[in-house]
Amino acid sequence: MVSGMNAPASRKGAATRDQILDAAETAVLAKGFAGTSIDELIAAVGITKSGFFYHFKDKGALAKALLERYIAREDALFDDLFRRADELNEDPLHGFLVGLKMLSELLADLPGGHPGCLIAAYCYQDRLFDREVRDLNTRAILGWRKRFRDRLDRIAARYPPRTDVNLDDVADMLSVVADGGIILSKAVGDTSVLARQILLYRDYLRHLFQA
Amino acid sequence: MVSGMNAPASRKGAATRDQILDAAETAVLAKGFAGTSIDELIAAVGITKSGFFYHFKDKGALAKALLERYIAREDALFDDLFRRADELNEDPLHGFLVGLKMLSELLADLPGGHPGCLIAAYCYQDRLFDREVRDLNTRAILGWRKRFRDRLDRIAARYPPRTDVNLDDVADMLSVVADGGIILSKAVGDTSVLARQILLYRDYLRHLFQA
DNA sequence: AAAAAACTGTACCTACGGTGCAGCTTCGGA
DNA sequence: TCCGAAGCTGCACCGTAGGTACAGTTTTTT
Repeated sequence: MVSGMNAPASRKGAATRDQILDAAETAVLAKGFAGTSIDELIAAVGITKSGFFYHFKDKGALAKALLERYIAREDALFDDLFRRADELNEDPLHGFLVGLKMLSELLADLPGGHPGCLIAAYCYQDRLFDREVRDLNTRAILGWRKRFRDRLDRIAARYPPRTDVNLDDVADMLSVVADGGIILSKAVGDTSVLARQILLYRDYLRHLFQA
Repeated sequence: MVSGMNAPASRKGAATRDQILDAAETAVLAKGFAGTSIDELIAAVGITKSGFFYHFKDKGALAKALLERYIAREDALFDDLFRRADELNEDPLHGFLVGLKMLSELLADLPGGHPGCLIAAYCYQDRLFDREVRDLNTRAILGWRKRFRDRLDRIAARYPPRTDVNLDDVADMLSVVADGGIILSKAVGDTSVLARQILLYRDYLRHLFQA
C-alpha cells in the first residue's frame, strides 16, 4: 500500500516513486501537465505502465503528489534560509535583507537557471486539476504570505513604513517578484534576471522602511 | 488561401477564425495548450474538424496565431494607455505614475479578474512550441523592456535614482509584477491582488526617483 | 520460509491529433 | 448572371496517449 505520505526510507518503492516524480517535475515544467505523457515518464525511469499505476492510482494522483513534494521542499528551503539569516542578525529588517541577498545568490548560482515554479505552472492549467490540488496551491501561497507578513510586522514595529502600504501586499510581492522573475528569465533566456529582480524587491524594502 | 495576416474584414472567414482564437485563448489559459483539444474548440464555435483545418494547418499554427494576436493587442493597449497618460502630464515621472495608476484601475475593473497572460502560459509549456513561437515570446518581452526603459531614461535624466539600479531591470520589473500578480490573483482567488501589486511597483518608482 | 511490496505482461477501450480528399454552399466581382 | 474562389461539411482512416482490469512474477522485508 502506498499512502499519500512518503514511504519509509527502508522501502525500495519510495526510490522509484521519487524517480517518477523527478521525471514528472522536469517534464511538467517544460511541457505542461497535459503535455506530459505517462509513457515518457516510465521510459525515463525504466519501468512499465503497470509499475506506474502501482505508485499512482491515476494521473491526478501524480499531480497531487508532485505539488505536495514541491511545496514541502520550498517551505523547507525558506525555513532554512531565513533561519540562517536571522542567526546572523538581530535586527528584523537587516535579517530580512540578508535573507533576500542570500536568496538572490542562491538563485544566481542555480546551474541552468531556475527550473520553474510548480505553483505558477498549475495556476495556468488549473482546470486540469481537482479541488483538492487547487486548494493545496492556494494554501501554499497564503502560507508564504503569512510567513513574510510576520517578518514585515516585526520590521514595521521598529521602522514605520514611509508610505501607507498594506503589508499583506508587500509580503505577497516577494512571491510575485519570484514567480514573475522566473517567467521573465525563461522568456528572455537570461538566467540572471530572476536574481536581480529579487534584489530590486530588496531595494524597495530598503526605501520603504529606511530613512 | 489563409495567410498569417488577418483576412480582410469583408471575408466571413476572418470572423470564424477569430471565434476559434477566442475559444482557444480561454481554453489555453485555463487548461494549457496540450490540454486544449481541437474537438472542444470546434464544438464551442460550431464548425467541423475540417473547418478548423481550413483555417489552421495544424495545432502549431493555432498556437502561433494566438500569440501574435495576443501580443498585438497588448501592445495596442499599452500604446493607448501611456499615450493618454502622457497627454495629461508633461513631467516624465508623473506621466508614468499616472499611466500606472490607470493600468491598475483598468485591471481592477476587469470583471472576473485578468484572464491570464499568454506569454507566461507559453513559458511554462515552451517545449510544445517551435522556435518561431518561442522567439515571438522573447521579442515581445524585450519590446516591453525597451518601451519602459525609454520612459525610465527620460525620468532618470530629470530625477536621478536614489539607489544604483539597472534601469533595464526596473523596466523588466513591471512585466515581472504584472505576470507574478496575475499568478497570485489566480492562486488565491482574489482578483484585486494584481491591481494592488501594480500600485506597489508604482510606489517603488516614487521612492526610487523622488526625494 | 512466509508475507508483503514492488513490480511485469497482456488485453482492451476511448479520446485526440492529424491526414486526405471529394463535395457542397455562399458570396463577391466581372 | 454565372464563375470561381472562399469557406466550409462528411467520411474514412491512422498512431499515440490515458486509463482499466487483473493475473502472474520477482524482490524485499520480517
